[in-house]
Amino acid sequence: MVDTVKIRARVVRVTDRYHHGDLRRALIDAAVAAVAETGPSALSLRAVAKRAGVSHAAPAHHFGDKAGLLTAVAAEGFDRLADALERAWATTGDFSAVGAAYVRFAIDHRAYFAIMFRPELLHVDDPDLLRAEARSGAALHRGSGGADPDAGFNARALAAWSLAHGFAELLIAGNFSRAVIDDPEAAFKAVAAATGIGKE
Amino acid sequence: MVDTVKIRARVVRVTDRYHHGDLRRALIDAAVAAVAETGPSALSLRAVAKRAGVSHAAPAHHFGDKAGLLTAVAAEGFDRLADALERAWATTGDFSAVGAAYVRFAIDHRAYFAIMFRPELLHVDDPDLLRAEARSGAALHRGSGGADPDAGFNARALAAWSLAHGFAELLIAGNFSRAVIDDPEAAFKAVAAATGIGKE
DNA sequence: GCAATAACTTGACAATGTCAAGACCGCTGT
DNA sequence: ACAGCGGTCTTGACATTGTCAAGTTATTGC
Repeated sequence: MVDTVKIRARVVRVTDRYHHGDLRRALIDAAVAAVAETGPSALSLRAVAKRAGVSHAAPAHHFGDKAGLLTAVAAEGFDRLADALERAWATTGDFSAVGAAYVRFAIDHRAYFAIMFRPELLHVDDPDLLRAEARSGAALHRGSGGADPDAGFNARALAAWSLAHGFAELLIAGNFSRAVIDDPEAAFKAVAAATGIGKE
Repeated sequence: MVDTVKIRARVVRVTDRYHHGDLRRALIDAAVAAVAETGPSALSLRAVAKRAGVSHAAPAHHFGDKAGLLTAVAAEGFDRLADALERAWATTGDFSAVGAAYVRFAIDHRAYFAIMFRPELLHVDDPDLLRAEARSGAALHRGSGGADPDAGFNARALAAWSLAHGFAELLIAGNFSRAVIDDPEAAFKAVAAATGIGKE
């Protein structure tokens, strides 16, 4: 795991094409594409391998096991989510926009989102995953207008996160009506407005 | 093993029903127990069958396929959730109590909750599932203090549902701190209070 | 009582995750 | 220049899984 990263660094530095080139990258992309098409539960390492044009055991070699591959996907997802949230906060300074960005991320990156909050599929103590999770959490917390995160817990930040996350999950799971599906960001802003979050 | 089955069958003949008695019930219970122990993704029909003391193909015979069994579990889960929400609303008339009941359900019935909102594992058009979902939705909506559910969408009801669901999901997925885990219902009520939901 | 039928079992098959052993390839030291 | 080394990937195998077709057994309707 740790040495994989090292190796990758060396390979990329020296040449752009080793045996495959950057198989790690290709496998992650293939996994994301496969999850997007068939859902996370139907994901097969062998299908991922075929998609990337390598042998059936190549993914396990790179990532240890299936959970290892999914962990890499989830970590990348949290990094992308953190990017999106930071961007939303920087440009608007408004919580409902940050929450809407959260919802948009879930829609635009369904495959990542379908993996990220499923601990039974992941190696939850993976350092890279933890780092990326922390980035996301910090970005969201910043956008929620809450303070003192360590004093037990911060009700406002938790409310913001719960609201955005619940909305996104329910939307993705197909529990919302047509009107919401057609313009999810507007719907979320209306929902956020129905609460006092981010107002004062 | 064969003897066990035979004995079981004979016992059941004495009591009430057919070969096994109520194998459907036993299989659902076995599935719930297995999911509670190993998570939904590691669930195996054969393990469920072994747990219930029947042959490996019995579950598929009863439920069609794996998704059929999980659909039955999910439907039962939605019915239980509806019961809990109705009870909370009847006794308190307060949204935050209904939301807290939602959260408590997720904790006390992890296995059900882990299945219920995962459409890729279910037969989403199953009539019994749809009926039970509708019951839950109605109960929650009633407890959210919202009105006219069909006028596009109801922001307040969506906010209530999103908040409770997001809180529950994040809690189960292990994203919350010690303080929240130790008293989830109190934490949720604090979170609900941080929003204006259910207030006026 | 006796077929008919529903409830299960048995046996098989393809697909899957994982592991051990090997083949391939570029790099390093001499 | 080149032999060996180490990392990348392949091959082959195995146990486990979901599902299906065919068989077996018990109950019910008549």
